[in-house]
Amino acid sequence: MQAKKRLPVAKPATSPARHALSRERIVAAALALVERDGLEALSTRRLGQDLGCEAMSIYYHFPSKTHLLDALVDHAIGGAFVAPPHADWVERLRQTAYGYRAMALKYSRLFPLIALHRLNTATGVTYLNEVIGIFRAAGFDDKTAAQLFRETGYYLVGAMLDETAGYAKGPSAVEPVTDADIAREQPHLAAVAPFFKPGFFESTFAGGLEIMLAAMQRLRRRRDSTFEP
Amino acid sequence: MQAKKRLPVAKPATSPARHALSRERIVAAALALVERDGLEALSTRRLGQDLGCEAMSIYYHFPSKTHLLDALVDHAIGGAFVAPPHADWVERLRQTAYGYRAMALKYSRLFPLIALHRLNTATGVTYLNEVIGIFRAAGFDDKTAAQLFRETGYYLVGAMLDETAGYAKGPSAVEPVTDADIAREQPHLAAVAPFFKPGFFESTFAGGLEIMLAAMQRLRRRRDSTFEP
DNA sequence: ACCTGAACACCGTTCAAGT
DNA sequence: ACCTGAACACCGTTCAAGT
Repeated sequence: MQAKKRLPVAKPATSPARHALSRERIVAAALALVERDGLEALSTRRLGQDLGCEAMSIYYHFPSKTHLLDALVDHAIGGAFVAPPHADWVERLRQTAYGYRAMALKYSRLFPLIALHRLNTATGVTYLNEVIGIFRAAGFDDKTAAQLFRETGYYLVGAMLDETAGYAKGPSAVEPVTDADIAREQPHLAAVAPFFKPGFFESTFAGGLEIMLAAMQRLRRRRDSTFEP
Repeated sequence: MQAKKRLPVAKPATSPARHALSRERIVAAALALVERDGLEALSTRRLGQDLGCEAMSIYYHFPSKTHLLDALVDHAIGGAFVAPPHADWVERLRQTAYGYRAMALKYSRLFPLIALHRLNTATGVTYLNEVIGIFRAAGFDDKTAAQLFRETGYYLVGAMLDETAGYAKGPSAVEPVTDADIAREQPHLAAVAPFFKPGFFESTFAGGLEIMLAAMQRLRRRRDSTFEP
C-alpha cells in the first residue's frame, strides 16, 4: 500500500521511458528522418539528435549503419500489400502491383535504396516468395513464372523510381538545361514534356501495367488451347 | 639552330604532360576507378592518387564532386547507341533499347547513379529528345508517345538495375538468408531461383522488350484502321 | 544491460598561398 | 593558369569506460 501512490507518479518523473531506446523506435525515427530530410541526411549523429541520445547508442541495437538500412527496407517491404489467393490471378497481380506502388509512394525518399537493394533478408525473401506464388498459381511453368515475375518487377521498379524522383525532386544535374533551351533545341522532348507532369503518373503507370497483364493473359490462353483439350 | 636540339629532348624530361590535368583525363580516371572499385570508392582523395595529383587539383577543373558525377553520367549516356531514322520504327526502338542495355553493362558499377539521375544535362536532354523522336516518327500522338516512352524507359531502367546488380554483386543484405533456408521455407522462390541466374538475363530482357514492342505495334495498327481509311 | 565520450580514419570543400 | 597544403565541418566506427 505504501508503494502504491509513489510508483505511477515517480516513474514518469524520472522519465526512463523517454530514453528507452529500441530497434523499433530507432527504425521509426530513421524513417521519419529520411522522409523529412532525405536519405543523405541520415547519419548516426543526426539520428541520435532526433532520438535524444548519443550517436553511439544506436550501435548497441544495430551492429552497423548497414544493418539499420536493411531494417528500414524490411519495414517498407513488410508493409507492402500482397493479394491473398483467389481465383482471378490477373486481379491478384494487379492489386499486388498497386500495393508495391503505394509502398513506394509512402517511402518515396527511401525508395532508391529499396530499388537498389537485393531483397535477401527474411522479410525480403518472404515477399518475393508470395509474389512468385501468384505467377505459379496462374499456371505458368517455373521458367515462365521466373521470367514474367522479373519482367513485371523491372517495370514496377523503373516506374516507381521515376515517380518518386519526380515527386521528391530527386538527384538532378547541378547545372540543368533550362526549359527555354529545351523548347529551342529539343523539339521532340518539348512536345511531350507536358505529359511528363505528375498528373500523368498514375495513368502512365496503369497503361504499362495493363500491357504486361494483357500479354500474360494471352500467353496463358495460348497454353490452354495448345496443351489442354 | 642552337635551341633546336634542346627543345624536343628537354620538354619530355621536365614531363609537363604527365601532370597535365584535364576534364577528360579526370573523367577517364574516375570511370576506371568506379568500374574497378565501385561507386562508394570514388573520393576526391583516391581519385587524386590515381591521377598523381592532390585531391584539390580536381577542383580547378570541376567546381564540385557533383559536377564530376554529372560528367560521368554524361559520358555514359553520350556513348549510348540511338538508331538513326529509317522506315522500321519497331526495329529502331529495339536497337536503341539494346544500345541502352550495352551502355548499362559497360558501366555496370556506375549504372545505379545513371538510373537515379534525371537526364537534364545538355547530353541528357539530347539523348531523351532523340529517343522520343522515334516514338513520334512512329506516328503516335504526343500524349501517347510520352506515355509509351516512359513505360518503355521504366522497363529498361528496372531491367538494367537488376542485371548490373546481379553481375556486380550489388548492395545485398548484411545478413542474407541462406539458400538452405530458402529451400526449406520459400518453395515458390526456390522453384524459380535457377532461372534467376545471369545466364537467363538476356532472354528475360528480350522477352519483356518484345511484350512492349508488340503492344505498341498493335496500338499503332488499331489507330491506322480506326482513323485512316 | 544499456548508454556514453574520446579518438581514429576517413569524407567534401574553403581559402590563402604557391609556381 | 594551374596546382598545393592546411584547415573545417562533417562521416562511420572502435574501444574503454561509465551506470
